[in-house]
Amino acid sequence: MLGDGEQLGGKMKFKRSSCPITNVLDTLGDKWTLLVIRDLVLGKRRYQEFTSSPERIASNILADRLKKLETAGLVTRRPYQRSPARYEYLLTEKGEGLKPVLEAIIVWGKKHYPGTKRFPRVEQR
Amino acid sequence: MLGDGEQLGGKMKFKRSSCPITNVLDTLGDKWTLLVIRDLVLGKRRYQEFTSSPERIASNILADRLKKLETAGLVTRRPYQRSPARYEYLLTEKGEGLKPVLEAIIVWGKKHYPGTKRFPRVEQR
DNA sequence: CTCAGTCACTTGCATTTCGCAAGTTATAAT
DNA sequence: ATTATAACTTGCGAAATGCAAGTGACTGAG
Repeated sequence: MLGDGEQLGGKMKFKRSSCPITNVLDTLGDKWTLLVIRDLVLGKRRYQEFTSSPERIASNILADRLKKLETAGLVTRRPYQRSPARYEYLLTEKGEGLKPVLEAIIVWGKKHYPGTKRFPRVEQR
Repeated sequence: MLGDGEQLGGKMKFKRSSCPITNVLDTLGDKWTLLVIRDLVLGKRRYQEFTSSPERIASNILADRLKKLETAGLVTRRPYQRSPARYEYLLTEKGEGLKPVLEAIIVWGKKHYPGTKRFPRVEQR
């Protein structure tokens, strides 16, 4: 018999367990990551767009989360100008796939936190 | 004009912003809380049922999360025997309302973490 | 009666992560 | 030359996490 996260080759496939929820939490389970994704869904792309959201994410946390999201394949970083080099961030298809999760959270959140309101899309440049 | 989370009385209504996602993350945004809820949805009720899940939550973290979930109104604690007093935990309706969120996470998780599998309900006592 | 066992926690402490402020680098604008 | 802007990075104190061990109130076996 094989235990959780184990397989024939002997290498662990999962960090904590083979539960899909657990594996999602291993990448999205904190107070900031999903907010960055929310901002991306709303159309934000650049550093100060993220840092100017009302939750006031610190720049080091933002840099860290964007890096991890890129590594996880949820976000791509691409230059939008040279000299000085400037980058913007976009959701991949995998990242876009989280929209139903955000929707479900918004539905529950609006019901149980009266006064909360879905944020509007940002106008594009 | 009033800023985010501010209102006429002068008392802040929200910790970080009026975004429903943000407020949900303020209670559920970490690596363990949603796993406890998953276990509750699967029918687990007692301490060692939670601690014996494959992710091996530490007992202090579990105690802390159950307390916070109770405070947040997602979980109720009730005695199932006296002498010695023993308690079990159940989801409230508010807590049950998170099922669609878990469903959406499972759908996305199973798609992007190959090999993960929804856990089965536990047999009841 | 004594002693091991069960259950629901609590405590101590080392490690990791977070959050705030400030600093850095490259370049354009004045 | 000086100031401004954008995208980060660095330092460091504070808070959260994880592990091991301990506690209290019993129950049941011998």
